[in-house]
Amino acid sequence: MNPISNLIDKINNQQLWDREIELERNEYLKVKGSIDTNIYLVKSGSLRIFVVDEFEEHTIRFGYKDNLIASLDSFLNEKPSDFYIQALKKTHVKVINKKKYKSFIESSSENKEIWFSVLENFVLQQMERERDILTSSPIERYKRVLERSPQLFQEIPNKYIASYLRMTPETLSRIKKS
Amino acid sequence: MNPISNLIDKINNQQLWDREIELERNEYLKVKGSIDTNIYLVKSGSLRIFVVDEFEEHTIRFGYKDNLIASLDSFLNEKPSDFYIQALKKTHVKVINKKKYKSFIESSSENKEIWFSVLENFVLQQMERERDILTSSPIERYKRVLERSPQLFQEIPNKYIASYLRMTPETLSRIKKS
DNA sequence: TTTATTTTATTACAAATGTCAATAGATAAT
DNA sequence: ATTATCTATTGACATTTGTAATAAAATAAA
Repeated sequence: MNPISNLIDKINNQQLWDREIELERNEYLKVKGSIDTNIYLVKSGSLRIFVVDEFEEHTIRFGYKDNLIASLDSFLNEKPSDFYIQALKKTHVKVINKKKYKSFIESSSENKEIWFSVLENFVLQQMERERDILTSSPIERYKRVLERSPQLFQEIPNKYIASYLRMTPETLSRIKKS
Repeated sequence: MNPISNLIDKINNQQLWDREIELERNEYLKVKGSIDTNIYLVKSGSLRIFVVDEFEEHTIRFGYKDNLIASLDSFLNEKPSDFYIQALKKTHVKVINKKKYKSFIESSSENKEIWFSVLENFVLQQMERERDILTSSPIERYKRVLERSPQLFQEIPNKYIASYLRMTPETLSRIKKS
């Protein structure tokens, strides 16, 4: 069993979620400049995390059913971050705040270990992501991500996938045709 | 004091480094397909970590004096990884293997905390790195990295910096002129 | 120090992706 | 169900970055 599902199960069992938030399509859960030290569990719908550089958006990550998402930099260092988190359709998330989360983590060495595994997992994911983005050819970038995350192409509109893949929607459209 | 220097100091004080390795210019410390669960401390010289995609190299990270470097994916999951680590000039590194490192980490909760901070630190660095690479304009990519790591441009030949910045040496050359 | 070799910088050219605009299609709202 | 809005596709064109060849510079060797 992977550490993330494990973590979610334990938080569920101990009923540690604070509350549920309902987001309308396009609504923001977090915007640039804010501090957000919550962790969210997506119950339904989908979200994306993105940053803006000089009027251009770069999608960093998506979240859908049963995924944990957070503004991880803000969560870790408790400072404002540049990330936006936006719902792509009507979305429900559950919330746990950092204080509660930390006390959960510190309540047992097993929990500590789980959180450690989750972080390690994230590091490995980020290393893969780095390679995805570095790949020069748009076709190869597409193939890499399609192979690892095929479900993504069913859940998420192409324009956001294009942004995630570091290309324009036009280029993605042309790749899919060929 | 940052967690990485802290970690290095403690390993120094406890004299846990196994041995020193001397590398000639262009020599490899690790190649694709190998398992390497060591952590290295650079004593002198410089190295780069890179991957190869279809005959193209992508530089992921540099190491120079007093930096820790590792094939982190291989270190974490103890599997072979695609990374190469190569000396860019005559280089000396000290080595600690994972087993010894783990027992060091587990010998006190303070050490555990330090390692945790180092990992968190790495996550934050990787998130910055992701933004660096995503930035569309080569000029902006250059500026971002120049601002955060000016010393890099003194230590490392341009062709590797170009690779790190996801552009050709020609493009980097054009940017520096303007 | 001089020569040879390797590395880096520059230039002209080609190729690829982005931009813009128009159309078709899909999804959401009324 | 109908309308309105948002998304995907396609084509023409411009821009930018990469490629390849050459020149210059730096480094290593003699």
